[in-house]
Amino acid sequence: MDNSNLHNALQNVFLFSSLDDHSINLIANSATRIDINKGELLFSDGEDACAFFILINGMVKVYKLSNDGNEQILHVHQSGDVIAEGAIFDKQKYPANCIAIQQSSLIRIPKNTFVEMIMTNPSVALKIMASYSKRLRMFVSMIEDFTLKDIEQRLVKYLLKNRKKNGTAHFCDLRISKKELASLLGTVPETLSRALTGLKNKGHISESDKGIEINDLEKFRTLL
Amino acid sequence: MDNSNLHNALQNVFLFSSLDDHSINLIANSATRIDINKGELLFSDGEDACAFFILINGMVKVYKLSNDGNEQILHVHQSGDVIAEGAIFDKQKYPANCIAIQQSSLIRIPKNTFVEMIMTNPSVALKIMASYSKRLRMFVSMIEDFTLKDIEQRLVKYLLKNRKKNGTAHFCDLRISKKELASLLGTVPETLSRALTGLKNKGHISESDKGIEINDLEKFRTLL
DNA sequence: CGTTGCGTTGATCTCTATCAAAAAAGGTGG
DNA sequence: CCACCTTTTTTGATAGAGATCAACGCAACG
Repeated sequence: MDNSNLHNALQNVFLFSSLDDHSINLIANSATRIDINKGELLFSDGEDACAFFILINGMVKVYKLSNDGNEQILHVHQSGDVIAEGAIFDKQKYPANCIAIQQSSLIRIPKNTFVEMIMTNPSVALKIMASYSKRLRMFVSMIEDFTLKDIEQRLVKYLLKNRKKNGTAHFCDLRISKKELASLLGTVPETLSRALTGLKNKGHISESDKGIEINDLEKFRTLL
Repeated sequence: MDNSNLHNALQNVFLFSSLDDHSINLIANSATRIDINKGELLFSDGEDACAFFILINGMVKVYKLSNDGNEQILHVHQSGDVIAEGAIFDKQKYPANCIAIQQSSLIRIPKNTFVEMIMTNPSVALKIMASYSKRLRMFVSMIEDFTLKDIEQRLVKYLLKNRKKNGTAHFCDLRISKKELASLLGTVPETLSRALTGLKNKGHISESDKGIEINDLEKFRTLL
């Protein structure tokens, strides 16, 4: 991707949508494009955080590992998401690992460039803060789920949040593997599998190759 | 507290330490002082977030409640802490409850005043972002703990983080009740109590009226 | 086709919540 | 300072949710 392409890509990022051409160019000049294959690491826990990223296309997961190798996914990012923006303002270490779960393209923006940008563009500061707020809320919600809800409730919540209306039906095509969904929900594949068959047996959902269908949305909501 | 006292109090808050007198006055004019007793609510989950707070003295806890009344503490705040700053930039609802666990004094700063302040003082924006970063990290760490660590490990981590050196000894005086510590660690008082006696029986800690002493710091660290 | 990873199912085990009750620690008012 | 009441903390016994271990079907893929 040459510099003019980078410029175009940056213009389409919500975070920068209020910037003028000149400012975009400043970023474009120090930004670089990164392409990684499925399974490749973008950054790892504890590594120096001298840049953050914007995901152009593909999918990456952000996750922690325990001493004995268990994985907890914090977030699965998709096109348009800003990644690791939280890492660049206090300590300069990434707080988790990030790996591509699909072939992905990202824009890498160095910390310094961005801090300068904020000093001269308060509107960018407000946007990044809105993005922080959103992520804080998400984490609060995860903590709530992990300590106050059981697996079935977490699964129901996920299905409700990720459903798409298809005519009159409500479908949820898990864009990620069940193994990864299990990790995102704070459990293991076996338990997730049992939770799914539980919901199927109670008639709440049906699974096909198209995804998971919620049979009666109103009744489904009451499970939360 | 009259306006000049408020002015003085604000000057001592890290968040505003880089502001000139004029800017501090702007905030002081719209800020108000709040005094609440132990057990009194500061704000509640879902309530409109039109202000954030700075804790001058006392102690408050931020927590979520489940449908069946169980509590999960997200944070126990102490003097100097900025509270609910995350709530004012995207949706305008507080994402959790906040109640005083001691008689407390706070400064209440309306959202609008603060957003204006940021538009004209980028350095405040950077500080608030550093504060966001720190909180994001804290939540990531909590999620990690709840999904990848058992109660004993969480307790050990808490004791290590909150210890104070007293001569050659390492003490941790839980500033909060064990009931609240249990909720902070994502468990119940009974389980916390057992975890503590477990550590005592293994000789890792000893408890007195002065607090909890870590007997051998090096060995203690290996429990994590 | 064998191999490799994912998903499901079954059996078992472990950690933690829950329930119940006693013990300890604070107040409060006389 | 003491008797009384309330709240916190501890201890014991039990139950339950979910992790782990093991095995098998299945699809993808070299």
